[in-house]
Amino acid sequence: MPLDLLPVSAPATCCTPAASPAISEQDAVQLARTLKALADPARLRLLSLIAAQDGAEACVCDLIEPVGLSQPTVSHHLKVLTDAGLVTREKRGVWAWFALVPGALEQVTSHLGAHLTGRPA
Amino acid sequence: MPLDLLPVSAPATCCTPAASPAISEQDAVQLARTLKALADPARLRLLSLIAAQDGAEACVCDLIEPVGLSQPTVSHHLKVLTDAGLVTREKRGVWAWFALVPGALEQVTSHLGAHLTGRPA
DNA sequence: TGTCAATATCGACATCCGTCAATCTCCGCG
DNA sequence: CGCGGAGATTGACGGATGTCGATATTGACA
Repeated sequence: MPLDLLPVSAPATCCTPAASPAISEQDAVQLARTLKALADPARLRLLSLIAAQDGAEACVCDLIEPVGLSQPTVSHHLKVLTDAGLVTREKRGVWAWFALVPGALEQVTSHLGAHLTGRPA
Repeated sequence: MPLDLLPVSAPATCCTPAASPAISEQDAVQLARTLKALADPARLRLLSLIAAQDGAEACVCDLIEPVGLSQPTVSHHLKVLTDAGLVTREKRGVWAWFALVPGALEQVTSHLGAHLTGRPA
């Protein structure tokens, strides 16, 4: 049945111009790059394992067994996280220690909130 | 005979047990699934465009031109976002309106912070 | 009813991604 | 010096992903 008691409201309501500026193409690419580094179960667990260690740092030998992946795979994931600026790598003698970058995660979430939050008011 | 019993293991500070429990495998998979939906420039822009509209909702015709992708591709990305629970889809006449799911993004960031923050103290 | 416009779905394709085995590099130690 | 171990790099492979053109579907309207 012809509903919409509203006169002609429907046709005009589509394609309204944006009320506020959206995220830029560049910012979207950069933010997506960081999110891609986070968007993997193995890497989330690695970050969580590092965060769970005392001082928020851990050596690779602490991580291989808990995640249940081969050593090269763990090394690969840690490289991805390092390149994304989420962790730092420091060689101490024979061992490589990885530590969370303070504030890195907060920066991601703040960018997300800044661009993707529905109108707060 | 093997000899791990040697007390010399002390100087080797490597391989200390975790100080607190890490994220579970299941939670990691679920969180990664949502992050994967976010980890794409086109989808970030779509979310941002929707958020920028009045009422945090927009119809597809508002989104195709700004993102500069084909209509099927935009439709595909919107489906990914919908399946991830980040936006909702509502058909109004000929048009499909997509709206941000309130609190969905906050839930993601809160889970991130809960598991991946270095010891706050 | 038939046509048109807005979206969704399908099929195909190129690329990217996660994973492992094998190998290489580097460092400490005898 | 040479050995052994920690970890990074390489090569390969199967599966997932982003993109588009073509097509199907659905509602509005004459």
